[in-house]
Formats: sequence, structure tokens, C-alpha cells
Amino acid sequence: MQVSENQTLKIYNSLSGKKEIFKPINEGHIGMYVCGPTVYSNVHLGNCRTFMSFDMIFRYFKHLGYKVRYVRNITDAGHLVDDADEGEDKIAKKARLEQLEPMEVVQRYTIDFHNILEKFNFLPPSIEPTATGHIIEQIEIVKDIIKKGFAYEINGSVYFDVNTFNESHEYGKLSGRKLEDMISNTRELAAQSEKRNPQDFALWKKAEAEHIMRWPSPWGDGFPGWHLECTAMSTKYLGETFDIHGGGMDLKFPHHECEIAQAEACNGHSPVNYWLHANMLTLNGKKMAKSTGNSILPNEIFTGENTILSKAFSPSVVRFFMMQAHYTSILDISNDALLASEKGYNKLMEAIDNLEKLPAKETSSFNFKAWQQHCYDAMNDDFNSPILISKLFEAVKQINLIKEEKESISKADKDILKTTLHSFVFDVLGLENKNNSNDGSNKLEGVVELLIELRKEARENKDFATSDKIRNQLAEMGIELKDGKEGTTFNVS
RNA sequence: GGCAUUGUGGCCGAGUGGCUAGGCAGAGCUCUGCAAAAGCUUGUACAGCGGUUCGAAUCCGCUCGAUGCCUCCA
Repeated sequence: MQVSENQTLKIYNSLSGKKEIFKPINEGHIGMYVCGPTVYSNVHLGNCRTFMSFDMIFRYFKHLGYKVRYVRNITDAGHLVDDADEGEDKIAKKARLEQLEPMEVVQRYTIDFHNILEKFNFLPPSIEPTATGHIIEQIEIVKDIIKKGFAYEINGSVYFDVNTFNESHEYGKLSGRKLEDMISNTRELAAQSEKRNPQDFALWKKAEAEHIMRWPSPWGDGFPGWHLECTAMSTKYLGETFDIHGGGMDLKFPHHECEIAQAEACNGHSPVNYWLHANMLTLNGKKMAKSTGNSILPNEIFTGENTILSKAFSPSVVRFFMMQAHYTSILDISNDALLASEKGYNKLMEAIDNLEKLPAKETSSFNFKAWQQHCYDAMNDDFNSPILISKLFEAVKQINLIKEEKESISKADKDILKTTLHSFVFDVLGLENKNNSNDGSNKLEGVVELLIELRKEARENKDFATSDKIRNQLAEMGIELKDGKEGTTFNVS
């Protein structure tokens, strides 16, 4: 498939702070790296929003015809729990708490992560590398940075020398920080550090005796610093310079800043052309934190087993809810917001169900061609899914009007409408239509059609007691009947 | 405290220097045996205070609030 012509895509680049026209390094191909989760506990909802934003972006690139290599890592080692001085691998700490092998924890939560993402209908990335699977690559990078003079070894640990780096490069350009400010604002409370400067960050940490996850290196047994894995894996699979690097806003500093520093120290040039940052998700206007109880797990939403929401919501509804906000905006999740999204989502899906049945006429009373372009315009403007959705609802309105024969659509336009709607709703936004995915619904459909027929006869005989009985009892079972001009339709909830 | 982002009608959320998305909720109407659904009509919101401008909610400054980062974090 060729990349669609006439589609100028603009992307907000966090590095420049501007929307820029997107131009891939290799025409028709895109290399994209997104920082994945640390698998030491269940993925929480905020995580999901970030990955969902990039899933949507991945999907849109594919829809446009790009060949995308999408790398999203699994962090299964390397993050420090405490201050760097007494660093303990986060994974290892959790393991001791739960009396499990570290890799057992990793396995459990990796499975949980994949499980949730599948429910949300994520497309799998092209490559999902793990940090522990790339220790050798990380060690090589550390060696290289030392050789180039931007890192120093001390007591079996290796630190990146930010000051030296800043003399020839610009540390802080992504996050808008100045090294001088950072130095003057550093808290002096921290215990004596072996680092030359507080801003220096660990590339390699010496493993103390009790440390379970450890690997041999030229500096003794230890483990990699947490910024290193992304540099190692992105470079390995996407090259020294690649198109897009994404992640959550909270990773901008220090993580992404350090990645830039590491890559520039090694290769002398910037690793990424476009930096994208997805914004945070809040719950009832407050940040999510387990400590305050203001937190909810994806599965708790799907099952309804939580104290925050009034009912269960399907993954597709949650996905639709998230897609109604721009990925760079803070989004607040609440019961009212989900309730509203659920209704909107149902309305959209019902319109799609009605698409086939629309009568095709000679001409159209609506410019579907222009509408289609508006959908692309929305996505081409920094993946503006909320605008896209507003355009989709324009189509919903048209569908309902055409159904009532208040407006008309031509055969050709019906095809455009159908293709465009399906592409954007299912391929790009990644929503699923629960009405169609219901297995065994054919039998149910037949039974309900029969009841509709019986009810119709009753109504014609003015036997409203019987017709209402059918309608009310079906309603109790969650099957809603709707009388329209061209007959009765139903909807299973 | 520093840096960054942000504050939109009852709720959620786009967007723009003047032509004011969308969804949900509300009101009225049409349709209907009744209801639901659907359709139509209806809301002049943009934290506060100043400034720039012919004109700002949109640009600038200050104040207040929120969120993120500065320490593991999407």
C-alpha cells in the first residue's frame, strides 16, 4: 500500500515546542519508540492512556500506508527504588516482599499488562524488547560513553558526567531546564554521594551483596542505570537517529533528557526527530495515587468492582472516552464522564449498525467527500481524535436522517461513508462494536425478530397489553426495542 | 521553592485574534396507541484583575487554582 498523497501530517514536537510537518527519514517508513511499563505491579489506567495514545498514532500511520516499526519495551530491571546511593533494584525489592523470584514478578505482571492491552484492543508493537535481554548492548554503550569522555567510573559504578557533556552539548533542551538552575535548586540534604555532581546520573550501578538481579561487567557485578535501556534498544532496532520517540509527560525529565544525552555522547548527534509526550490522566480531578485511594485498575472498571464508579464500563467505552480528549491534554476520568461517553459510544455504534440498511438514491443531500477530508484533516492536525469524533457524529446525524428519509445518499457516497466510518472507528480509533462481536447472536437475533413480528401483529390488532408485555419483558432482559418508520429494531445491552 | 503544562457553558471536552466543535444532561416541538429511539429548535461559556488591539476567551503581565517534573513513575 502506498502512503496516501495530499495528506500533510503535522505533529507537535516537544523538543521544538511547535507543530511541525512530519517528514520521515526514509520515505514510506517510520521508526517509533515508546517507553513501556515497568512490570513490578499491575498496569494502571494512566499507563494505559499513554499507550493507547500511541496505539492510535501507530494505527493512523498504518492507515495512511506507512510501514511502521513500532518498538515498545518492557522494563524488567534497572530502576532504582531509593536514592542512587543505596540503590536497590525495584523489581528485586518487590520480589522479596512477595517471596517470589524477580523474574516471576516480571512474568506475572507482563502477562497482566498484555492481558489488559488486549482487552483494550491494542495492536501489538513490532518489537517488544526487554531490558534484561539487552544487558550486553547496555554495557557496550557505557564503555563507549566512557571512551568519549562523558562518563567516569567510581567504586564499581559508572556515572554520566553532565557538566562535561553540557560544555559541548545542551543538557536540558527537551525539558526546558538550564543546568545552572538545576545546580542552584539541588537539595543539599542528600547523603554524601560518590557522584561528582548531583546532576550526574547512573549508567551502571554496582550491585551490593544482597542484590539479586546482577550481571558481570568490566566494572564488576552490577546492573544498568534506568535511562540506559531505552537508548540501547532504540538504537539497536531503529538506528542512531529515528523518527519518533514517545512516552508519558512524566518521563520528559529526567528520563528522556538523559536518553538524549547518552545518545549524543555516543553518536554525536540527536537520536530522535520528533518527541511526543502524552499527558496525564486524573481521577475525579486529582492525581491517581494508590496511597490516597484515588486510584483504579482497568479490570476494576471492566468488572464494576470498585467504589469509585456506579457501574461497569466496557474497554471500548473507556477507549472511546479517552479518544474524546486530545493526547496532549490532561484528561479527567469520572463516573459522569464515563456515563456520557457510554451513551455517545452506543449512539455511534448504532449508526454504524444502521449503515447497511440505508436506502441509496440518485443523489446525496450532504457532501460526503468533503466530510471525509475533514476527518483526515482532523487526524493530520497532530492526531486530533476529539475533532475526528465530532466529525464522526456529523455522519451519525446524516445516517439517522437518511434512515428517516429526511435526507438522501447516493450509492457512491454510501461507499465513501461506509469505508471512512469503518476505517476511522475501527482501524484508527481501535474501537470495537459489541453488537457485532457477540457470538451466537444470530440465534438471539432470530428469536427477537420473531417476537418483534408477534408484537407487530398484536399492535395491529390493538392488543397493546400483549405488545407492551413483549416490549417490557425484553427490556428487562436488556433487549431494547425501537420503533422506527421502517419497522422495529433492537439493541442488546 | 524552581521548571513546565493548564483553568472553557450543569458535566466531559475541542478550537480560534473578529465567522463561537462534538458528546452527555436540561427545556420545547415532531413522530408514536403509549413509551423508547430518532429528528428539529433552544444555551452566547471561556478563572480573576489589568494591558496591547478597531476588536481577545484566544497575545502580554500579575493574582488565584489545578496537574506534571525536580526522587521510582505513563
